[in-house]
Amino acid sequence: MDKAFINFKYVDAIARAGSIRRAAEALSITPSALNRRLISVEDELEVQIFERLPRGVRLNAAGEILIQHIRTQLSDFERVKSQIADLSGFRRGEVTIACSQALLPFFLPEQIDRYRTEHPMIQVCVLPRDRSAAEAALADFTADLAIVFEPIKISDFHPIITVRQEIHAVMDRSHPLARKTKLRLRDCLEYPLALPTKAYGVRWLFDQATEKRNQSILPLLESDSFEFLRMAVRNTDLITLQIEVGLAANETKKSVISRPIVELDIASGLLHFGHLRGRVLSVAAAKFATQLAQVLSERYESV
Amino acid sequence: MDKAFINFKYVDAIARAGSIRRAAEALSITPSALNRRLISVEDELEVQIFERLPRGVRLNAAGEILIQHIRTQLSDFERVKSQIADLSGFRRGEVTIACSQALLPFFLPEQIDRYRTEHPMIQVCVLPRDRSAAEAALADFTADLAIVFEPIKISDFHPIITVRQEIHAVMDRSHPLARKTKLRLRDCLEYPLALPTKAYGVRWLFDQATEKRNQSILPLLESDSFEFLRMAVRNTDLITLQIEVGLAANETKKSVISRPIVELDIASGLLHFGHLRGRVLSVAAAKFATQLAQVLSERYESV
DNA sequence: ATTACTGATGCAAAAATTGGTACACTAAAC
DNA sequence: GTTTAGTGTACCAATTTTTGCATCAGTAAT
Repeated sequence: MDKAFINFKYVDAIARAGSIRRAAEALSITPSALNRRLISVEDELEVQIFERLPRGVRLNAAGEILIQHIRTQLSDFERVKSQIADLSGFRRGEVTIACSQALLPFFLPEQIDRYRTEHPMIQVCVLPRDRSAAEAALADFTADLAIVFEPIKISDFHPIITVRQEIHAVMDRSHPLARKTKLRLRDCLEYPLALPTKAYGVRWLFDQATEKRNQSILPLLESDSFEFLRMAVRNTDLITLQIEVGLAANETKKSVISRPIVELDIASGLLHFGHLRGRVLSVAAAKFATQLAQVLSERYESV
Repeated sequence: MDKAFINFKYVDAIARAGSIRRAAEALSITPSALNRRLISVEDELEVQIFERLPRGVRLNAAGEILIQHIRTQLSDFERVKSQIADLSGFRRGEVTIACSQALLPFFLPEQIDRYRTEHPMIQVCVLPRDRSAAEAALADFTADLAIVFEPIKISDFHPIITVRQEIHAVMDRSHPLARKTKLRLRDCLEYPLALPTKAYGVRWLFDQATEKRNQSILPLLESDSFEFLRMAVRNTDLITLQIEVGLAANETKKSVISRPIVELDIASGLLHFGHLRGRVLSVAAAKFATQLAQVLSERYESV
């Protein structure tokens, strides 16, 4: 185990756990030891970092400043290690990316596989996060990069590239609508719908489109899991929606297919790829970012 | 003693000393202990930081990257401590300033005194440095701020303010030239001169002025110490040169007085005040910088 | 050849850290 | 009210880590 910054890592763990005892468990040490580490840090700074509550601890103002520094710091050190490993010849490091569910089945596995063939020593970590959680992961340095669809607030988010995403209807290959190459929204509304919950961007665009027509459509099936929705439409007349990046590249042999919906009926959304503003990426993360940005710009219309 | 970053501080000390034994002495520990600390750091990074030479150690490529990070790091931590102390009510911290000798007798003592009445807890450190050494002190984070007269290379130097400095002749109050209020260069050349060595900006401007007239003037007395030169002219007909900022504000009761030389005869020089480019100053240093910049802009013509 | 300096290593003593336990305290559950 | 479950913290012995000392091996200048 890494001994550098051990105290800072402990403080970070306490801040994340919200309790010394829980943090101690996560770190596999006794609460008393961790407590003394914290007190020794506070003594050195001559300032309290956490306020002690009956149910745990919480960062105070000084702690907020410190934790921000600690996380910047730890991330910077990763970058330095990455740089050093880089000039030692063999590339090492790790990249963590927070992204919408839509990227999980096809896009990211393909890209990571391609990336790993060039940089086999690099460890890639994928965190599925909804729109707000992805930004939170960037903010607390849990993730280096994020790909989010239709984010709510985009403060502190530095976009590398933003691409437009058409909405597609996803259905069984034997579905009546499968014969058409392009669908109208009204075609879809004649069939039962299986949609993501309102937390997701696709659903939000769908609700906007139906509101505009003064139709309030309730889906027959709702789920947080895109994978479940994709599986649910098999062998039924259900229809679900998905953005381009979440579709398989080659559908000829799949049991589930997709058809684009004309843009007049339902607006296309924006997929944002970027990192925390002001953050300096490690060599590993920067290379991965470059690859993703290139692929996205090749495949989709960038704005 | 501060235990955080202890290993990084040790590495920094070794880098500065160029030898483990000498660094160990400076740190008041045994060379063996320090050596093992270094080895443990290198083991964690899985990279050598120093190349071992028969006469000591020297940073290798990886070490250069690391030492830069370490120094940024230590300086950042100072800034954070300063911020934390700031919101705790009582201000604490330290400011280190590298400056030309001319600032030592009057300007800096006055400014520091004023600064300390407002911020009594802040420790101020003054390092007299010639033009190149001042920039080196900024670069290796030894100093937060620098005031240099006519610097050679100004790369990585971020100027806060630059002011013009007239050259003055400094002499005993009974000197024949003391009757005049403004001097010509040829007046001065009729008397023996006591000048700084060629490393200093005033001397450089003087040499340029005399070269332009195809006169090569050799000073009777040369010294590295501005204070010595000022003392040397007392009760003699010697004349020395000094820039405005190095003169006493009120000369009426002094035994040594100064008279400006007309600008046509000897060009005025530039006094640069600034910090390392890209560096984020601590609260303490930033406040001091603001004060100095204000005073300089009030007293002298800024460019 | 000699001298003076360098970094590295083995070993015992010293110092720091840890785990276990008990205690005081508070919010929630009963 | 009382109980309960959870919290942070202090004390002490055991353990781990770090240190100082003496020594070795190597190199550059004398």
